[in-house]
Amino acid sequence: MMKTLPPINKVELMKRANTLAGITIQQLASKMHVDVPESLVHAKGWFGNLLEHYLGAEAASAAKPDFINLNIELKTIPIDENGKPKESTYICVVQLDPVALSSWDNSLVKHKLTEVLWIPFEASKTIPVALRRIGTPVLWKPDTKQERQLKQDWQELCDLIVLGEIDKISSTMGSYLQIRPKAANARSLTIDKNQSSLNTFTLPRGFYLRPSFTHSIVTS
DNA sequence: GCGTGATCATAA
DNA sequence: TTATGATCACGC
Repeated sequence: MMKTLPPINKVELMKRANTLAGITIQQLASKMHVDVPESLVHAKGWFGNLLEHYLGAEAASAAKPDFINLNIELKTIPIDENGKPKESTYICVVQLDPVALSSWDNSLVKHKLTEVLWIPFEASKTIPVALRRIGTPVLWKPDTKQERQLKQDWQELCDLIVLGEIDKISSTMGSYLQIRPKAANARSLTIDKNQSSLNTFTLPRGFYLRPSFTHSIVTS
């Protein structure tokens, strides 16, 4: 696939992002000289990766913001026929380590959400993938109220984990953030360092943003 | 397995 | 219809 150099600054990034507004996934794929998959069943992250290449994201699979120098994270957001996000948004892995969960200010979630470039796109099943249109990009930073709630959700969830009570966490907890499985399959295991006994394994999980929250971001 | 990119599929 | 729990792909 074609590669693009990283954007030098925020203006350059937004200039590139704005070239996407209104074009179809097919048009973007053609620019990048790649084929559009018929279905996303076996290509779930395909569109996100395509955008990373087009916009010049650097971090790849590292645990860093996509645009390292700008401290900006890139997120695609699938929009349904009613204009609402179709899916929750994955943020990052839940580190099952009391040290990593000791403070919001040092948390992966806070760092990932420092500043996010949202790229909305049509995701209705009735539209062939290639014909789905890309929307207007939204550059977002959490405002004071949003960060307060994110922190509260994070704290509530992490308190339970650090107490060794991860099994009490339900995906219904948290108003903006939630914790759900994030694994190859339901048999995946990772060590939970919050447990008093050594080598206690549990299902790997991730932090996600609820669609109701991302809806308020993308429509504002 | 871990962390990235996410969406799928079905129970409720 | 919606959200939870499960899953797909990739580099390392």
